[in-house]
Amino acid sequence: MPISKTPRYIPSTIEPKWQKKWEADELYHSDIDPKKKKYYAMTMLPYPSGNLHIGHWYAMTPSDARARYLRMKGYNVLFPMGFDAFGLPAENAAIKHNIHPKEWTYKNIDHMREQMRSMGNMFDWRREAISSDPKYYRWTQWFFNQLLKNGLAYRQKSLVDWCPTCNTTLAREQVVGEDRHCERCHTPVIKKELKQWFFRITNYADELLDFTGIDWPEPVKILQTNWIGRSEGASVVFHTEQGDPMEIFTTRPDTLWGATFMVLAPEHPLVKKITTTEQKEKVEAYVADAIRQTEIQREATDKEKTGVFTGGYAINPVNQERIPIWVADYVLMTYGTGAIMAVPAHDQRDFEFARKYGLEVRVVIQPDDMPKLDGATMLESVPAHGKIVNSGVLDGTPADQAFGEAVKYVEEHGMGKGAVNYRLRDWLISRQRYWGAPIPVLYCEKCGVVPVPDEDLPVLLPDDVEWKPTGESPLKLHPTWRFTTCPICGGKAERETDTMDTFMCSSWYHLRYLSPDDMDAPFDQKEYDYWMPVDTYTGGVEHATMHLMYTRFFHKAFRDLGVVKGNEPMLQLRNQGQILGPDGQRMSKSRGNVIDPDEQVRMYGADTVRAFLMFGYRWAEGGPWEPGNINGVQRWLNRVWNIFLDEAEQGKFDAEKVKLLRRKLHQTLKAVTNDYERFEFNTIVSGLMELANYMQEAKAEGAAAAPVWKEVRSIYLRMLAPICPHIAEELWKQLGLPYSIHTQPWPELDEQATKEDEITIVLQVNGKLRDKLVVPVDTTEEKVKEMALANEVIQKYLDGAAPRKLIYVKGRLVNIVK
RNA sequence: GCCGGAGUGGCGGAACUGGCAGACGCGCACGACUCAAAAUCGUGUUCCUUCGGGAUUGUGGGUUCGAUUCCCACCUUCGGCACCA
Repeated sequence: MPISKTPRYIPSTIEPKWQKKWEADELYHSDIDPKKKKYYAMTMLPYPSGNLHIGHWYAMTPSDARARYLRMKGYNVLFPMGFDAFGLPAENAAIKHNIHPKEWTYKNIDHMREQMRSMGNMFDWRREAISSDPKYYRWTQWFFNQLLKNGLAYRQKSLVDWCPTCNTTLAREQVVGEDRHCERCHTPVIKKELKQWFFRITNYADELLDFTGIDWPEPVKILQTNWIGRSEGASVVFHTEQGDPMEIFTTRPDTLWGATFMVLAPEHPLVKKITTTEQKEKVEAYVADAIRQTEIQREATDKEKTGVFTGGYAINPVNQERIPIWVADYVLMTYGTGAIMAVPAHDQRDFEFARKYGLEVRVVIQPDDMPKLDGATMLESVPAHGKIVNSGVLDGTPADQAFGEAVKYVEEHGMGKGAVNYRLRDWLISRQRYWGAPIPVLYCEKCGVVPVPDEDLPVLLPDDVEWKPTGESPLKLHPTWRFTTCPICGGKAERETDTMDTFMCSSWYHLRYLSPDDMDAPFDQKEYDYWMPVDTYTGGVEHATMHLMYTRFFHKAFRDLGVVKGNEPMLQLRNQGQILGPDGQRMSKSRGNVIDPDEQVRMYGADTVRAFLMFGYRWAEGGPWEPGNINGVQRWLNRVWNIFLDEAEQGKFDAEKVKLLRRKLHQTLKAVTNDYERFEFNTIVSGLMELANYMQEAKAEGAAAAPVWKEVRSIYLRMLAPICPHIAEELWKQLGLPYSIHTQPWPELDEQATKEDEITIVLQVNGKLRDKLVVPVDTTEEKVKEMALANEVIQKYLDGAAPRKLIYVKGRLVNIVK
């Protein structure tokens, strides 16, 4: 090796320099250009927690590389960034450190913006959107108003999930785990009855199940589908003996004749009415106990079922039978109607309950492959699929028609109708917190609920608030802010003191990027028509049933209100995995396994960190941080630096060598291009490493002094540019090529150059590799087979036996079956 | 319990449509350079082996001339849901 005459590769001397120049030159500004095809690439915006962690880098770097690649491919690419800046941690910081949430948030944003700049991303910062800016949340409030005006927002008193630590209600999606804890602070939630604002996301349940036209990962679609939880069945109205209607939902209307009792949820309004005097004491005690128990206790699936008889009876509409009504906490008030018909022969829960309390078990379905069932002796419920029995007019209906026939029967006789039920609940958006977008509503003594007129928006958050540990929102404690006048009657009115769930803010940020300073509209129509929809959205799968569902709902609702167009906001979604600590655990301060990206950048430079995050993992999987693995990437970039800047070695680099070098070059280009489309970033880097190794050898043989080197360096650096923008720019400049590498087109593939002229044919005997044959590409099948049979090694394995069969796969192998 | 993802060398990971398993890198070993070390460069590196070979992609079966890839059953692990009628 010759001694290096050029300065060594020191990232810290080149990276900040180029970042400043790119910014000064407005290199990454994206503006409407009707001549070019647009590409809206978006990656999930961070919460300004204070510091960027390695996970942000992991999510953003490949997204940035791909955006850069698409730009070089000729697209007009929009790749914006912002901050999801409202939220609880700011208030916690306010209480803990006595700093105003606004101050804390904006200080963090300033810091994190600088951290992001150090990544060398191509964000167009002119388009930055910060959800806590009044110019932003003015429009969040405007969107709320439109939903309210159109009946998609409503206020209702209901039993809601309350986090006692965060002192606020939570959406159903924000309550997680078996113990039903708060997804943010992990405190088990409790139930509270409050009057709260909801959005009618359930109106869109069916449409949200339809994913046609969007390229989203299958697991995300399944997660959303399960979350929505659509079940088809029938709603059937039973009547109590007193004549009160008692509606139930069932997914098995074909088992109506097998209902031997009814069960009400403890909270069901009919409980009081039907309970007889004799049973009153027992029922009241049971209900009181059920309500006292936490949701966790009640909903434990392994708990033995309990319940009490109310003394009341209902009439089964299909056969006029008089069946007892029980109360039991295994029936939930929050699903269906809070009342069920129990068919113990064909439902395990009902079966257990019936056996425990000695209730009748009646078989109405006889599976063909089972001995004749007897309700009195059977040991468990039988999955209901088979011939209908004991069911009056339905008897003998084949299994596959039973459901339809039963619904028909019920409808014809006016007992009910086919119905669909969802697990999905309406979206609870009220939060009893300060640091959020105020719900723009007034309560007037005379006029009732009055939306703040659009032209009066934003309802500004007051800055002068105090945090007292009362658990009450600071907005409620503010001396004057709440009190105002009614825009309709001019009388006294009070402001809503709740703020909106921050998921409301993040449901539309992709629209605010279009025109973040727009004072007249939430977004500029021209910008919308050019850029929307989002072509690729990248981010974590943890948002599958929250943000990603809310933003789809939001889009569909506003499509119907004529505000946006198309059925979906984001055409393609890709999820990255998660980087774990070196111990294989989730990174957390308390575990002490956090990798600080700033430190990595100081040690290795941004380009190395970027390339390593793309190289070290399959992007969609993620995995543990392996200290030391990054060294390989650093060595590679060093080698690249030296290959291009060290003096060219002399040698006879003949036409054959040129051909082979060009072949490797264009084969790599082909693979790299393909891998961008597949989101397989690790093989992009490994391909470039492989090519660098090849180039290094070729250089030692004199390649760098040959004319072909011009093509090699131009293509190599352009392929490197999206991944390592700084070193690519620096080398590009040092080699005297025109600024900027990032405005160059993606290299053109010479398909002909990628072609091999010889191929290796694998020789197998009975599927086992025995030898290889190197032949010219155009060798005929006959010739290859002939050579295979004549091959010495093959002869040996054949051992004189005549081959029974010969498999030939063109260009790949010959398999000889003995 | 139900629904999804993932199981490949000491490690991170490759292998596109059923056709050379282990690309690329880490680590390790040896060598070159050096007074020496680091850095760099080179060689080797799945396991077993009687050196002929044999085994091998979580386990067991199946389909196939041929399976990391397709099918069935199971195990481990990560995530989601969980008395949803």
